[in-house]
Amino acid sequence: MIQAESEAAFLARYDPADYARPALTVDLVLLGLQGGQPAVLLVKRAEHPHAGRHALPGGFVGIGEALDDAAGRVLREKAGAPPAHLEQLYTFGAVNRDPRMRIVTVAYLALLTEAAFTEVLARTPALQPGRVAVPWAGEAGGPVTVLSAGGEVLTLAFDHAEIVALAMLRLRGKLDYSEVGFALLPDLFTLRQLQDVHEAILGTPLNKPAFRRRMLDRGWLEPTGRLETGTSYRPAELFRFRKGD
Amino acid sequence: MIQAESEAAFLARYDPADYARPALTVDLVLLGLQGGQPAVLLVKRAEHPHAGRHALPGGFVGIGEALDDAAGRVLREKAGAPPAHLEQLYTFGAVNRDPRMRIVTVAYLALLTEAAFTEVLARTPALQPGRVAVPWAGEAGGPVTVLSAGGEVLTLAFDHAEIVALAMLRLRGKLDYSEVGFALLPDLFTLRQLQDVHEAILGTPLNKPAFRRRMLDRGWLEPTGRLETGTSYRPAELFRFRKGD
DNA sequence: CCCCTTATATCCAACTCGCGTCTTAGCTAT
DNA sequence: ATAGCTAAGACGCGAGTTGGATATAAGGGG
Repeated sequence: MIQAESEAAFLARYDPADYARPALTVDLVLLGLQGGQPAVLLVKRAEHPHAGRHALPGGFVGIGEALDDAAGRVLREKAGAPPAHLEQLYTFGAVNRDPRMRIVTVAYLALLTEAAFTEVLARTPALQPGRVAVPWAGEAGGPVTVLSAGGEVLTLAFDHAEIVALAMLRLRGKLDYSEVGFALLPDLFTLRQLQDVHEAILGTPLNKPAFRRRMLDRGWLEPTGRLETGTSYRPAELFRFRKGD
Repeated sequence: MIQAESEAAFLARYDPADYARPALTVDLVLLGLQGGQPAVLLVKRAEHPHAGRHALPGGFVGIGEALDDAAGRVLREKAGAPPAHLEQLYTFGAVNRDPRMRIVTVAYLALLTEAAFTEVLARTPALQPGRVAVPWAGEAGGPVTVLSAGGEVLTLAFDHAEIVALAMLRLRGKLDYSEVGFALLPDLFTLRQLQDVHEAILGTPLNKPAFRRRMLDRGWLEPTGRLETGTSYRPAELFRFRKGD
């Protein structure tokens, strides 16, 4: 019911704080595979709040900067990572998610190949890897556990555990009907490598012939005729990802 | 490559404008069905920019207000609508999406039953309906056309046409594996009504026995034993939506 | 009581998917 | 050179799913 209100009522309701703006940031889930397991790149917070805890790399959105550009900048500045698959995940805006002040963050998912992941890790001491253990099957959703290299459970800062959980959920959901899976693989790859990626993300073994058929029928795979080298058994054919038609 | 930079370089790069905050709003795609066609509720802008054009209802996010709460408030204040299915869609943050100032908006999708849609429309003169014509098949995505009651094409303000297009894409994608379809139906409904909703959203006719089977196997439908009334032919059984197990 | 319309139930063919098995091909050890 | 190992790639079968046609049921209206 929309109706005019009296000036008195307007003033009684008026609170200057209502017109203060939340701060706006982007946070990145830098996801890759490490030894066949999903892993994220984290920064260890030096200062309060949540000092000592691990957090997702992020940064404020500039006043003249598009959200996607801000995410790309954080990817460059904080990770020195090559331009990778970058997609907006969700926007988190609970009032007390940051105790310092009201901060709304737009979460992005960035996918790195295993090579890029280890290279970024080696080159950037500020970043540490966190293995992501997903306790739920399929696309049930729910919390995930992030483990340090030593195997201890990491309690992430702010609501970042929730963000990582959503990233895993989204990735599982999109994996077999979209092209995201290829963002985790190098330019040339075998069907086995592709299947390994899918199994790592889905957390479940897949049937080999069925997986082959499905992937080949999708029309995403371009056979190169070349074979992998360095195997002590029959080498597999190398494929290239053919961008969506 | 992270490395220390000189103070001079820092100062050269420093721009106070970088620390200004974008304004943050929520915009709602209030979607319902009108005569078997998807339709959205729009406000006609009285002022510049985009004066005279139709826009999505929206509002600023209060400094002490969670995003979901802001969306719920806009739903109440601008539409007087009953609490409906409300889900975050995407955050739009292009730099020049609003010529007045930098505004980042979190778009929400709200689903109304046909009864709620017409009731809100009748009760709130500020809102006008816009038929949504989706020219692409399946989940291809792309622009949509919004038509006035008279059948003219409406050019929506800002990037709101893009937001509506994304809402339709999201809805089509989720329709048959999630429970969103029921948000467009009253408490009791027949299988034919459910199929009509799916066909309206998907924009394509569906096979009746296959649809029946799939829906009944999902376990979402609770038979009531009651029959619809007022038909001049065989009445269909009324079902109720049983919330997700 | 018959007819009209739409709901609901059956049935069948095409397709997909999981899964076991067979063949192929490179390397390695003898 | 050759047999044997391993994993790639191909084949085939049975179960389950889906599209689509058809038959039966049930209410109102003549």
